[in-house]
Amino acid sequence: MKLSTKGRYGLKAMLDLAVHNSEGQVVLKSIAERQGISENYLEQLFAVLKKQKLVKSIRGSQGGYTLAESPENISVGSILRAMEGSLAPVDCVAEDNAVECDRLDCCVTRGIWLKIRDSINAVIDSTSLQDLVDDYKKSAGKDDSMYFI
Amino acid sequence: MKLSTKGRYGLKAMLDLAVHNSEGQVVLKSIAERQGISENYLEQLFAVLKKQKLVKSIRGSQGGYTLAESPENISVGSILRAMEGSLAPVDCVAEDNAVECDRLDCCVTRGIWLKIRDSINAVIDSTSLQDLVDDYKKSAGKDDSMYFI
DNA sequence: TGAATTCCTAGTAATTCACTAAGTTATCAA
DNA sequence: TTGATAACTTAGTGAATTACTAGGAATTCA
Repeated sequence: MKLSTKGRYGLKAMLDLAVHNSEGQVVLKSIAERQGISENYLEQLFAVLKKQKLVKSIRGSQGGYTLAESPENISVGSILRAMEGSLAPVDCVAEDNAVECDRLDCCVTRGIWLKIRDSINAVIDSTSLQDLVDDYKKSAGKDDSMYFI
Repeated sequence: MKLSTKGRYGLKAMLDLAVHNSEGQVVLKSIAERQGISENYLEQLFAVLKKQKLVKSIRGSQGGYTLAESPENISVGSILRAMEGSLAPVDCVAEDNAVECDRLDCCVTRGIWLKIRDSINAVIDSTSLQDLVDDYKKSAGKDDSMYFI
């Protein structure tokens, strides 16, 4: 029941992007360095983020990435689901691919899987990127430049 | 973020055992057949359940397994954690191996991992095996024998 | 004694993960 | 116009994990 690096890196990268949002285009190389993530690997993750319309990009020199929306309007849930798919603990209660179970028995345990899924969703959908940025600024103090994510 | 078959099979098997608890020793073969799980594989899962003192066993002919405690006193959480380890979404907030993160940045996202972990735990620790047995009996009607889990 | 049953260990095919590598394409500054 | 920069794309790969299978050893009862 662990998140993969996709989810963790994706959220870290989006948070990094949010913190540096005001500076215009942010290049992947800088995110990769600050977060200690392989740049090539990050490129693959950003391909997903872009497909899900969470980031926008400009190619070429002076290019880079920006958030597609303001951080208040991007939930942690939308990021994690973009990277990981549904966070449901079992497939039969996943929002995306609703695999109906053929065995009737499934329904006996189904209830608890639903509760788990919903409680996870409640947390991640009620937290925005801006909330995390606020947390970060509180813990890091005023001086943004001295302390990158 | 999916449970493995260990967690799912473990819970199903424990629920099966709870439903047949009054009948004395339950042999693995019967659970395996009812639940459609490989018997050899189930044996490995029951080794874990036994180690965690969730089931008791008697070897040899006429032997089998029983719940180590009454179903009201066995939480779904204790079963899932026995089979899967901590259900924390990332290692740094796992109850068992508290890997402290060296990067300060971890703390910015740590808050949300904690919330996810706690919300999952709230669900699984507040549900007992007996609750699931009750659900099962409600949906299956009075006649236990006609409808195995 | 033999059947039934738990217990134990080793192996394995398939899948997933977390990348690396190596390009191609687009854009801007000089 | 050129060259540097940076996004985009695809293929491959080693390591780990998963979900078992296989088969024998030990125990217990009829």
